[in-house]
Amino acid sequence: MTTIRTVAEHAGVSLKTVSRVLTAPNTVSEKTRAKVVAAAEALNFVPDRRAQAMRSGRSGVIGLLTDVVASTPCSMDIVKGVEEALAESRMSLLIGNMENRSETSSSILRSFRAGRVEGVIYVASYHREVEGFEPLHLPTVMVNCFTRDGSLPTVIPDEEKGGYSAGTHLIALGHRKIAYLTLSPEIEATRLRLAGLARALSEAGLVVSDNLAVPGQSGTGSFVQEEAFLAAKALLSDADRPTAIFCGNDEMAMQVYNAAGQLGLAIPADLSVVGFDDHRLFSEGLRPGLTTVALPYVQMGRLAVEVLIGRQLGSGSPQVSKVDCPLVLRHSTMTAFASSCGARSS
Amino acid sequence: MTTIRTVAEHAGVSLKTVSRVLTAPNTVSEKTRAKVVAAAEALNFVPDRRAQAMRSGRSGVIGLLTDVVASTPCSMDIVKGVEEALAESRMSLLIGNMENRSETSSSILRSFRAGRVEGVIYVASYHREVEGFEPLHLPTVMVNCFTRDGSLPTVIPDEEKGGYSAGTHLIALGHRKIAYLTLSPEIEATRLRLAGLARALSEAGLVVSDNLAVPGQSGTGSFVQEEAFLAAKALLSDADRPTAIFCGNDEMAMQVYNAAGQLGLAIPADLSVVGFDDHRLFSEGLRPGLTTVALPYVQMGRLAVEVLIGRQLGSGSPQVSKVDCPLVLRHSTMTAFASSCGARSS
DNA sequence: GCAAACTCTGACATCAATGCCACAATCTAC
DNA sequence: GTAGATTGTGGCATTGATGTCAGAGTTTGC
Repeated sequence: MTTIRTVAEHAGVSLKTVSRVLTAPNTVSEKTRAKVVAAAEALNFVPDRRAQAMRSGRSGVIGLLTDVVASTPCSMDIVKGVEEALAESRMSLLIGNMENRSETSSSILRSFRAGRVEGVIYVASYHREVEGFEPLHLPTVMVNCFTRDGSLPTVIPDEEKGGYSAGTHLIALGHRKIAYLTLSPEIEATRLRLAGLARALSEAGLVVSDNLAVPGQSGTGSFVQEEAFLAAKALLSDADRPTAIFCGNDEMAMQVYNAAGQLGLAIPADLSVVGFDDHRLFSEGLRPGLTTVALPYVQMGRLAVEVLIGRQLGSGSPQVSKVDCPLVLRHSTMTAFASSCGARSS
Repeated sequence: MTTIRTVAEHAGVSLKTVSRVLTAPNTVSEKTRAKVVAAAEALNFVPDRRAQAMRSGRSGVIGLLTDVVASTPCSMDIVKGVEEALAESRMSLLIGNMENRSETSSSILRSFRAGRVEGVIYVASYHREVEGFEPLHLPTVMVNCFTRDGSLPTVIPDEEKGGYSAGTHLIALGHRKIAYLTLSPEIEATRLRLAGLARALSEAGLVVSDNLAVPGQSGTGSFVQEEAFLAAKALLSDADRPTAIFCGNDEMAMQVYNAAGQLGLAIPADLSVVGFDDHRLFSEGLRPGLTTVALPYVQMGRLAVEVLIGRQLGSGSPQVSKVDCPLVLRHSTMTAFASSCGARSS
């Protein structure tokens, strides 16, 4: 591999001059610079980042602590956003994959320290509280998760507003019997979206029923399709069935489609469905296309990098950044007139 | 950050001795080693990988050239496999995301060179030939893709055998009117799977019809759900419709489900469906569960690392590693008796 | 024409680690 | 008891780049 030394010999100048051309070109005379640049090009020279990093004390590496590789591929988009933003800043990523809990603290952190990472981005596969996270002695940003004490900068989706958007949309369509088929009741997203939905109902002067939320997932573990399907089927088999279902995620919406299909209910004529995530494979793949609340994962990843890198600048910036979750309209919702009146209309 | 020097002072030994404890512990006396280890622990010392890399001439970094981040999230599993295997070898990954073509050669390769990567793994989002890939002056392994001249070690799925497995399965169930709803006819996977399917038919003494393959995707661009749906619907609307459909991927299988549902055809009673990929979100999410040919992406990623790292050892190893694609049985296929005879049976 | 100011370039030390060589201390052998 | 082997430790140079400081070369001012 060619080094600065080879380039210097080739150009007939000293090491230092080549170094100057790389770091402060305007302090070198035009003639000398041209010689050096020509030599560098001829030798296909690229400076060694490790050496630069070592000397300058800045590694240009950010550690990404995550469990997303294992779980919903959708949230990989956060990593994508992080990677893109870092590449633009000419920095790179060291991935710490903590699929097996035991490794987390010791092995990965050791690897981060060995790489002299300048900061850490913690990415969770679903919006949740991270417990027992001992703060690293490094700038850290939490993405899609948060610590109890709220001491770290955090980037999360605005779930409450997402639930509110879904709610107002359905209410505007005339739906009064709305059910919220939830992910695990224990997770943050479920709580917040319910709050948003309830706010939409309240503002519309509607009663917030106790059985508004119906669990479609029991444990906090991985999502079980079968369980969601059965919950959806039970919900729709009721004589007093809802005319609209708001789902914890798009996979769940798919199970609602499955259940509706089995019960002979047409979507959206007999049943309106709203998903969450805007996981394209589902939202665009299902028929009719799924109206859903988007989780802007790529954007969140990019924002995390901005927060991490630009932290010293906008110290007055809010500690918690809530990213908007826009409602994406497709074809799974329609006016409740048909189903609520027992008669069909176009 | 603590360095080897601090540890040396703390332990009352020389720099070199600390270095020895790190790299060749058995050349240091038990007593001295204990002192050094104690000091290192007390100071929470982790050696700087950059410095180690620079001195030893080995960076311990592999470059991953890929377009998968952009496309089907399923193939992210290849990256996962690579990451896992590298972590086990205490190496790390430098991701080169080439979503926009223009960047590929210049910016990413420059970044790889700057990082002094020891090898490159090229990961494609779908099995295809890579054109105009100028060989890097580095050990390179192609995953899920290949070059025309076949000069590089390659890890690909055994598509032909996958098609064959799907074929023999359907034939064994008595199906004679089988259709292959393909991805773009231009891509490698389509050709090879068709060949496997045709081989299964031939071996069973059946005619390989000209209209066995039905395109469900026209261009080579991204998969369009709508297009696949319409193709499936057209195929199933025919009076002489097939009793079994083998699909280019699981998303396509979902569109077959959609089309079948709309036409009042029950799966698997009226129509057997086999997918490809074993993309869990679909294969487990669809009802009934989808019988599909698995693409062992994680395994392929791991294998790529083995091939790259262990290349000098097994120089006699095959240049092209074909990884088996096992058929995963679920509930979307059954005996053709019912549909082929026009009557239903259990 | 000479001093002062300025521009440009180079030698050397440095970042954090390791490889090579030397040397001191201990051990074995006769 | 001394030679020779063995073991353990330290000094110095080196990896590829950059910062500091000094000095060479050029220009400007009076």
